[in-house]
Amino acid sequence: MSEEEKERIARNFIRQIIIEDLKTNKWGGRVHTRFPPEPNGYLHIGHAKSICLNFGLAEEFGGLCNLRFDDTNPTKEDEEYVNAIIEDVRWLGFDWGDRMYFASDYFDQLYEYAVRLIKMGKAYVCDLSQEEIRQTRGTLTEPGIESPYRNRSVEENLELFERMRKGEFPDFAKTLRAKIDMASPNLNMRDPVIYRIKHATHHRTGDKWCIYPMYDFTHCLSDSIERITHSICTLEFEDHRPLYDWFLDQLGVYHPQQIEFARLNLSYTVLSKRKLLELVQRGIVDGWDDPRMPTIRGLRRRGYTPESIRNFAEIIGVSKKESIVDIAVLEHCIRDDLNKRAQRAFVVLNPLKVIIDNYPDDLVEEMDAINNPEDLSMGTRKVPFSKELYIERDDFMENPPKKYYRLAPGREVRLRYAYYITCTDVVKDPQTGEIVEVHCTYDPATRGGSSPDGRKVLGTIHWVSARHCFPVEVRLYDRLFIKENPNDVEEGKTFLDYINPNSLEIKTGYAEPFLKDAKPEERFQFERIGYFCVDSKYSKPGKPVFNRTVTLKDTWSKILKSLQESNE
RNA sequence: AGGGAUGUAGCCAAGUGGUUUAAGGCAUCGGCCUUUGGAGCCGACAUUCGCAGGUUCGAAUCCUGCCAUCCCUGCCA
Repeated sequence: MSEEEKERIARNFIRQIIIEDLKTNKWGGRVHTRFPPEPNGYLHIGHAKSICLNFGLAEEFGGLCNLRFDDTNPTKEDEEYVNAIIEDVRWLGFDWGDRMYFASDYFDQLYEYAVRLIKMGKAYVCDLSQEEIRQTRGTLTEPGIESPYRNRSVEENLELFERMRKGEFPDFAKTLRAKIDMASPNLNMRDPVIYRIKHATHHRTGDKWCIYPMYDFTHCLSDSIERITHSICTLEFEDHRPLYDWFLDQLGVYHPQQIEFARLNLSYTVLSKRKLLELVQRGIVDGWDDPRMPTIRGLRRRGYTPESIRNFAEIIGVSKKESIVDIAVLEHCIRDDLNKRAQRAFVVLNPLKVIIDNYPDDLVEEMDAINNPEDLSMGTRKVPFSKELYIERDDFMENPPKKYYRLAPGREVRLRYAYYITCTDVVKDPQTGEIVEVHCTYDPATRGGSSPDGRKVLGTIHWVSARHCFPVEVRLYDRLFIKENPNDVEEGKTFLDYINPNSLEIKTGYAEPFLKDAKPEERFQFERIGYFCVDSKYSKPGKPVFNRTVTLKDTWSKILKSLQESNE
């Protein structure tokens, strides 16, 4: 077996099924999947997992993947969502060619299938009300009661179903039900409704129909019509599989295989359309594309790349075990990607003025800075340097603890790509005692950041020239929830009780000049701080707003923490 | 009279009776290196696979029983 073939083996149970099917030629060598969203909301990272799975499998095995909208409920669905979903799947980097379908495209065919079921004596028109259907369904432990309309003649059913279609009955007056088994331990098999009356305008078929097929009936037949081989869905549909199979078997049509996997859960966030909608409606976030939202649009605005999301989907794996993936894995994926690609820049978020006493008052030097140490092909840039600078307040301490190797009285540090400086004096506000500026001297021999005598400095810090930098709005985002699993609520609470009140902090930073021209969606690493993306909503030409995608890993904060803990 | 699933480290997840003395990733902890305390590199991290029995020369993998968790009583998908 070659390395390549080994690589193809397993990795997850769905691949295993496909590899086996290919071996046995079950589908004539074909692999054909589909991503079937209902256009009733925006896509989130959980959908991304499914998208990557379905499109990825097709790609890997030389097959195809359709985009199909499961639009059988006109009162919930909308074209706005269709367009948003198309845009999001494209942005993730997937292509469905000319195979964008709508379940509503199949309404005529589906109607014919229903008629066939009636003719076979496998479906009937039921006059029971919603409440009566519920009451006769039985419970988890008791069988249901057969509908009094269950044994209508084929002719009567045909006529009634036709009249339902024509709009002769009001909403909810009648349903078409599959005649299966009211005593089945699987509730889905207790004569499920397959058509209901809804006098509603559909976003695609308009007012052509007033009866709409249910999911179970529609989905399997849509898969069949599109000649899907592997119909991949989430675990909660496992109980529906017997019904999926039943319709296809009764009708004797092409029969794909339904395979279920566990949906994604991510720590410190929620991934249900209902809860996400609630965050939007209550104004807790700034809309579906708020950078804190786990939606595709939110992640995009936050600065996540399609590649990082696809890589995430790949490394978390696919299984049938319900689990919560640590959001640190997602954060790792974006750091890993941006580390190799993002242009570096100097931005000071909490400025402290530094004056270099022995530096000429009016001199300005252009320092050469590497744009990306991980990719030298990205070149260098010039950063202006002068007598007065800003550094990060955290990078100076009057009484530093051990292991602190940044600036402190009498200490020498390197200003990255510039000079070594030594702190000579600290100026404080006489009222508050707050440090307002720090005086230093520089060593002219260390230009560029290295010394001819080879002496070492422990710390390297970033800086901006006070005269040349410009103020920028920087939005520091953090996790939306303070609880690892916000779905796990204590008595009397809701997931909203675990919102992180500090998930957004807006600051004004001082940025080096070239950042002024940054365009929406451009991503940067602010050295020693984190990765940032130009906001696509609030930025204006010449006035970029930066969203923090994720911080850089911060070893010092860990040392600090353990230092504090050992002091306690 | 319930049915359907799942249990491998803090979190994901390979493994499908014998080179497994249980891959890989995240996290964590050491060390090296470093003009980002970033990145990179090296190392540590399950005598054990929900539990208890059994089969076998040999079991995470097969059998039996038990336990835990999740899903199912929409004319939602």
